Formats: sequence, C-alpha cells, structure tokens
Amino acid sequence: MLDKAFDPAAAEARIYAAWEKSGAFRPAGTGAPYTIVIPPPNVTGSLHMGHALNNTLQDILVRFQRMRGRRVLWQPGTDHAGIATQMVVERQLMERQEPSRREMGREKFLERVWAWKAESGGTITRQLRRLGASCDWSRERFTMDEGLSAAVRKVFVDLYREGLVYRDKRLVNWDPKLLTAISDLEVENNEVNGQFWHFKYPLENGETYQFPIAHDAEGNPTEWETRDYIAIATTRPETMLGDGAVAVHPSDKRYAPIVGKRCLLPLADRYIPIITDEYPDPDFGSGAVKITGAHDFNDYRVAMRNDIKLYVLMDEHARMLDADYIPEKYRGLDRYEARKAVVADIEARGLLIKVEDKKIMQPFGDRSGVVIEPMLTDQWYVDAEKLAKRAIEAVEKGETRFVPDMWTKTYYQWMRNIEPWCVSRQLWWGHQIPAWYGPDGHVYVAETEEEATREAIVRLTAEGYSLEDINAMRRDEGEGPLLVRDEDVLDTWFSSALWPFSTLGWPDDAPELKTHYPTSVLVTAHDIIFFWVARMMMMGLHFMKDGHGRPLVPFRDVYIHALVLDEKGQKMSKSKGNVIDPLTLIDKYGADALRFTLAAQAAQGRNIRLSEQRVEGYRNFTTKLWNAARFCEMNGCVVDPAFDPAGGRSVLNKWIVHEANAVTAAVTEAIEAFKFNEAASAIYRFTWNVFCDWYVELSKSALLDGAAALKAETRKTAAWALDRILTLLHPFTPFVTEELWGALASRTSPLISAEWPAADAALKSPDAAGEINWVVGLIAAFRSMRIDLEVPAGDKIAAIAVAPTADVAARLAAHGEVIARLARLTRLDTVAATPKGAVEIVHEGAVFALPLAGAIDIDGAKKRLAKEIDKCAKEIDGIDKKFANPSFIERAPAEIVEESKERRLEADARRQKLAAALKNLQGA
RNA sequence: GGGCGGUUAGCUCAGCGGUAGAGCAUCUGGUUUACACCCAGAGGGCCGGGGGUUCGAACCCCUCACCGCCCA
Repeated sequence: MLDKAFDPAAAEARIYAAWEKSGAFRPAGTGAPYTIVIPPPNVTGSLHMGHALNNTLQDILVRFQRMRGRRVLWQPGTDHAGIATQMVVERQLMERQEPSRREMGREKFLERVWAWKAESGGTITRQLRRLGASCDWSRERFTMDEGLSAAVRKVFVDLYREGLVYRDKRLVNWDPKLLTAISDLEVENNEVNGQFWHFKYPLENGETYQFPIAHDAEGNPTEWETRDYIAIATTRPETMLGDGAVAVHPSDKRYAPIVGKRCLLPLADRYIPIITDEYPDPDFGSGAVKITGAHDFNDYRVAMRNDIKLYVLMDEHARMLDADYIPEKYRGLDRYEARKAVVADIEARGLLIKVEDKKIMQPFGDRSGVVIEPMLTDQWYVDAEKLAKRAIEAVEKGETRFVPDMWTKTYYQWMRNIEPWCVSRQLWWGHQIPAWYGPDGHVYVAETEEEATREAIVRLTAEGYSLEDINAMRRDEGEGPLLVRDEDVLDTWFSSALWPFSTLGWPDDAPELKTHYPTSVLVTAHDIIFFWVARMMMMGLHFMKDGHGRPLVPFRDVYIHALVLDEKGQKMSKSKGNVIDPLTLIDKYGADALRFTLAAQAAQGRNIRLSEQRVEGYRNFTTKLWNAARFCEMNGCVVDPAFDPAGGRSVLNKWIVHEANAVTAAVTEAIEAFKFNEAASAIYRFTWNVFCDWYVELSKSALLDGAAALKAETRKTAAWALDRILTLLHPFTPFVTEELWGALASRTSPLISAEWPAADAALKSPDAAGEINWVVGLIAAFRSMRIDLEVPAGDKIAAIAVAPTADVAARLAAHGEVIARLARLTRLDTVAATPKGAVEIVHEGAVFALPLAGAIDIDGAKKRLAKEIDKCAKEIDGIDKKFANPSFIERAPAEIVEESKERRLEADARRQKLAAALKNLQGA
C-alpha cells in the first residue's frame, strides 16, 4: 500500500543512487547516438537557478531520447575557472594567514589549488545529482585533466603554426587588481556618476584664431571670439599626460585655421599636433578630442591611423610610471591620486574651463569589480576573424541551427564584428602556454619543451652557432635548460571551446568521437553565446573533420533558454538579496516540483519569473498524481503486459485510451520542438483534468460494482493509462514517477529505461471521445444549474430527459447511472414534454429538466438562461455580420464558410430552446 | 546612437490569421471514502495607442508610447 504522500526527501537520494548503480546513465543500445555536452559549470560554483533550469532542460531531452531508444551520452564535467579559482584559493590562504601565492611560489601554489579542488571542487556536481541530472558521471571531465590539457596544447600549437595564434603588443583590458589581461567579454560596462573636465591647451607661439560663439537659425556663425587655445574635454584628466595629439573632425570649420599647428600639452610641457580624424564628433563637447593612444581604445585607433606616438603612463597596478615624459611629481601616484593632482595643477594654471557632472560608461572587471585600464602589453591572440568565417557559414548553411531562431542574429552580429581574442592571462592556475623563449628572445611554440628546444637548436645552428656556443647559452651557467617558458596561462574559455571534442577523447582517435561528435544539441542561456557557443563553433569547425575532410560543427542545434529572474522580473544577485536557492526549493518541495516549474515556464523567447508559490503548485501536482496512483492501487488496477489498449469494449475505456494517445503525440512533438512548456502543460492537463477529474470519477461505478468483465477491463485500462502518464511525465518529474513505477507493479526494468510510447492510430476512438465529452458536459451543466438554483450541495434532486432522440436515449442508458452519481441526481427519467415550471437545461441540442417547481427560488436559473441566450445572440450576430459581407462567401475558404453556417444553425437552435426554457419558467 | 525582445484576466504567462486560454489569486459552496497539497461552481479581458493589409487581425505590415536586455 502506498503511503499517504510522496516523500521526496526520503526517496530522491535512494532512487538516484539506484539509477546510477544500474548503469542507466551510460550510453546503451544500438540506437542512433544522441549527445549533449554539459555547459561545464565553474569548479568553484554552486548550483544557482540558471544551472537548475539549464540542467533540467538537458535532462528532459536526455531522458526522453534515452526512452526512445537513442544511444544517449550526456557528458558532464566542470571547467577550471582560472581567475575565480585562483581567487578562491588566495582568499583561503589569506584567511588562514598562510604565505601568499607569491611567497609560496608557483609550484606550491598549484598544489594548493589541486588540493582545494579535491576537497571542494565537487560541490556543483553533487548538486546536479540532487536535481536528478542523469549525466554519465563515469565520463566526468575537468578542463585541467591531462587529456583535455593535451588537446589545449595541440590546438594552441597547431593554430600557431597556421598563423592563427600570434603574439602582439596591443591595447588590452587590464585588471589592475588581479594583474592580468582579460577579454572584452569579461568587462562589464556600467554607467556611473562621473565628471567631464574641460581644459585649455594653449596654442604654440601665442597663435590665435577666431572661434564662433553664436549662430543664427541656419547654424551660421554670427559672433566670434579670439582664442589662443584649443578646448578639450575628458572624463579621465590623468591620461592627459600621455596625450599624443588633439584631433578634430575634418569637416569642422571652427578648427580649420589651426589644423596642422601644435598646442602645448600643459604640465607635461610637450607640444602635440592638432590633427583631423573621422573619430571626433563635432557636436559633442568642444568637438576637439585629446588623443591618448596608450590608454583608450578609440584613441588607440586614431593614433594608429595617424602615426601618433603612444605614451604608456601606468604600471600593472595602474600607478603612474617612473618615465621621463611624466613630470616627477606625478610619478608613483595611483591613477586617481594623479587625477586630483592634474586637475588641481591645471586649475592653478588657469587652464580649467569648467567641470560638469556627467553619467559616464566605465569598464569594470567582472571578477574583480575594479575599473579596467586599457594597457599596452604583449599578449597572445587568436585570429578570431579568420576562424569566424567558417563558423558564420555553418549557421548560414543550416549545419547548426539556433532555437529560437532570433538568436541567429545575435550570433552573426558578434561573429561579423569579432575582434582578435586575447587568450593569455597573467595567472598561474590554468593551462600554461606552450611557448618558450630562447636566449635571444626568439619564441618557440611546441607541445613539449624538448620539441621547442630542438627547434631552437636547429634555428641557432642555422644562424651559425656551434653546439658549444648553444650549450653556453643554457641557463645556470650552461647546465640548465636552454629555453624559458612563457609564464602566462590560457583563458579558461580557450579550453572550454574544445569541450565538445576534447571530452570525447580528442586528439586521440577515440571511438566516442566517431559516434558522439557532432553532438546533438547544446543547451545554454543567451549570455553565453559569445563566450562559448561562438568559440566552440570556431574551434570545432577548424579541428574536427568528417571522412572527406569537411569541417564538422560541434552541435546540430543550439537551444537558447531563458534567464531565471525573481518574481518581480529582476536579475537575481547576491547584492540585491533576491537569490532563490534551488537547493532550498528542492529540500522544501522536492526536485520534481522544481523541475516541473522550470519546464512549465520555459517558453521560448521569454524569461522565467520564478515564484515559490508556483513551485508549491507543482508539488501539489505530484501529490495529485500520487493519489491517483493510490486510487488505482486500492481498486486493484494492475498492469497486464498482455493488455491490448486498442481492444477495449467500454466507451469510457476507449475514451481514456484515445486521450492518452493524443497526449502522447502532443508531448512527443513538443519536446522534439524544444517547447518544454507545451509538453509540460499537455501532460499536466491530461493527468489532472482528464485522468483524475474525469476518468477516475467516471470509472468508479465500473470498479466498485461493475460486471466482472467490465471491472477487469477497467482495471487494466486504468493501470495502462496511469503507466502512460508515468512514462510521459518521467523526463519532467523523474523521481516520483520512478517511485510509483516501482511500487505499482513488479517490473523488468526501471522507468528510466522504459520505452517511450509512440502515438498509434489504432488507439484513436473519436466516437468514444465524443460520447464521453458529451457526458462530461452534461454533468457540468447539471452542476452549474444546481448552483444557480442554490440547491444545497448535499441534496440529491430528480432530473428528466425531455423527449430524447434515440442517440441521446442510448447514451443515457449507458451512462445514466454515472451521470446521476456525479451530478447528484436521485434519478434520470425520460418524459415526452417538460412539466410546467420545470427548469430546463439545453445540452448540445438535448433538453433536460429539473422539476423543482415552487420548491426553490428560480431567479438564478432565469439569470443563467438569459445570459446564455445573450451569448448565443452575440455569436449569431457575429456570424451574420460575416455573411452580410458578400466577399466573405466569395473569398473565404469553403470549409470556413460551411463551418460558420453550421455554427449559426447550432447557435440558433440552442437559442430557441433556451428561450423556450425561459418562457417555461416565467409561466411558472 | 545601433540591435533584439516585450506590452493579452488582479498577478505570472500561453496562444501568433477563422468561436480569447492556463496557473495562481478572488468569490460561493463542499468531510460526494485517491487526494483539503483536495472537490464543485462563478466572476474577471476595447489582447498598449493609432494607421494599414485581408472576406476576416490578439496574431501580418507601418507608426507611436512605455518597459527590459545586448552592443557602441
């Protein structure tokens, strides 16, 4: 006997362990492969709502396909999260008052990171298990695993040799707190309150020009003043020390007289040219822009175009450098101290025009939270533009498809404007770049130091050095290695980009690569399209080829799901304090309830607003299912493997088989189309509003006191339909369905490995469906009228069918007893004509009556009849309007016209009957 | 400034050419033996504004307003 309710806390861990132990998560069978690689969560991470949604959807797909007989691999793992992990461990060192990273040195520190990973790195994968994720944990991978690291080295070296990886000195986003370069994507631009300082830069040799200060309606100048300076404005005054020029737009007439001349850069006491460039906006500020090529991305481009000198002002901590072009008093100052000093000094010289308060966009490091400083440094780059070409083409050709389609545009926009990808990071935790520098500074890129050394020896030999010379160049007085390895590591996303094939064993010739690459679908959120999808596309296409050498995409579909917001539509964040922890919800309502909530709300193109109330509602749904199963159990509804659902004789049983078949098709199609919400709502409705509300109720007569054959058939049908529910529901709510599956019958295999049913035309019974729907409608009509008549809920009343047609009479003969029970009728007789004053009900053309004359206030019934008559009238009016338009008949499809005619006839017949019913009452 | 979404019942959202839907909330009534995490019933909508296409528009097109997000 089943307990009173499902207890997720007690059952989930047990069920999950049984699945895992049974090997159900591993690829099996001979079906077509179906593969998903998990978007690897951060090894430092813990499960948040975004993960919960992401992995619920993947698990639904994976369980669905597994049940359909596909050879499913859901490849799990985590990434090493270079910056985040290094920060976590450094913080731990600080808290424990242990030596810092730099004090203990690289090797020791990396040992500590590995130790941390062994101890704390499994949090998120444990949490994924609690969610019910059926990943193949036996294949779990980590981006720093040896195999994946080998893939990273090979990719880097291959790309280098093809000229697609190179070292360059460019302006990068420098994080002065973490002391590393970061990519554009790791920078968050936020609007902050800032200031806009307007300075005068005096012209060389006291030169003057006429500057317009008033204009007429057409914009022609009407007044001028004489100026001996050019006005510039900046949000970052400290960078003026590194200005190389002042630029104006070539069309800007105001400055035409002084273009080509020079102005004094105050404080720095240098003269810089006044140049023209398309970049300055004549309508913004003074129209003149100071050009600080080494500390601003726009200025950098201007400087490159115009051959303007770059002055690097700051060190890695964003402190002013000790450089001869920087006046002594500013050297060593932090950038913000320098700012104050510069402004004060400009003001002291009478060169400060004004200071405006202004909203400005400022770049922040997404990990450190400090203001990013554009810095000129040497870094390694991937030539993303070249790799992007094929990646764009693959989507254009439909080799990879975005669902929903709108994200294709986002992908194109990013890929078509892609910048070189800076992949080096000044960190210790990560894949150290396989590049070595020779004694002469020449770089050798190779997978191993031996290989690099060989290359170096070959090269040096070719340059005329003898072996002796070369050995003398070795470090440690000729005893050590010849080369010095690049200290930097690669961006974590560099290794993540290889995930769809590195996890499958590449660069080894692993069998999994052949069967599981390209993967079937990537499931992720839109904020990761740039970080990951784009880069996986580039790397996958470049390195993976089919038998004919044609590039292979990493995945056929990319399903982009929603972001999970709080119930007010705000992004969840720790600082806002509106974070809902999925584990808390799982503890409280069970994993099934959370999963179903997320799936039911996962409509394409919409974000999800999560409220606890909703989770509670779907917990109630699992309880409802549980109780329906108890009902079946109590009534001896046991699955019979030999049962043929198409062979039922009872109309009721045919009907539930018909409906179960319809929902099977609906759920299957919806999941195939990634319409998780539609699939969820279809099975929800079937379970609750069809099976529980009606089938269970209508079948009680047969189960309690039906004839033996009918009882047996109904028991088997009920068990079959419940099994169908469990099966269709399993991808969404795996725990409760698996528990019931095991409890209701002795089975040969668990539900996770059961076969997904196919919709089957043989199970359709439209006639039975029509008949039962008619019964359901009639019961509802009786119930409504009872309430309108204010018949006490406990009272049973008499009802009569008025001159039923043969069809109606037959239906009543078959279902009268059930109708009477559910509508709480004493009996349901047949008469030739409505007794005077009886309340009539019109149901699909048939008339029924409640002979209650005098006993009860009939105002409610009158109101209802009047309302329904009104509704009919409105419908008739609407249809009449259509027919009043001659082109409706001419142009609308014939079936629409026909349907409209029928609808009008029906509505009219109904109206007449209702009117008669009302008249009958008024006469009473 | 550029791009992409959204605006439908009190709330959260489906529906995206042919009779406006769900869940929650609200109201009324219920110990009808699977279930009160329940049952029965009810009320509630110029489908953001304006224009157009169409026999017909919540749905397609244009435009405006407001709200989000992304990129500069």
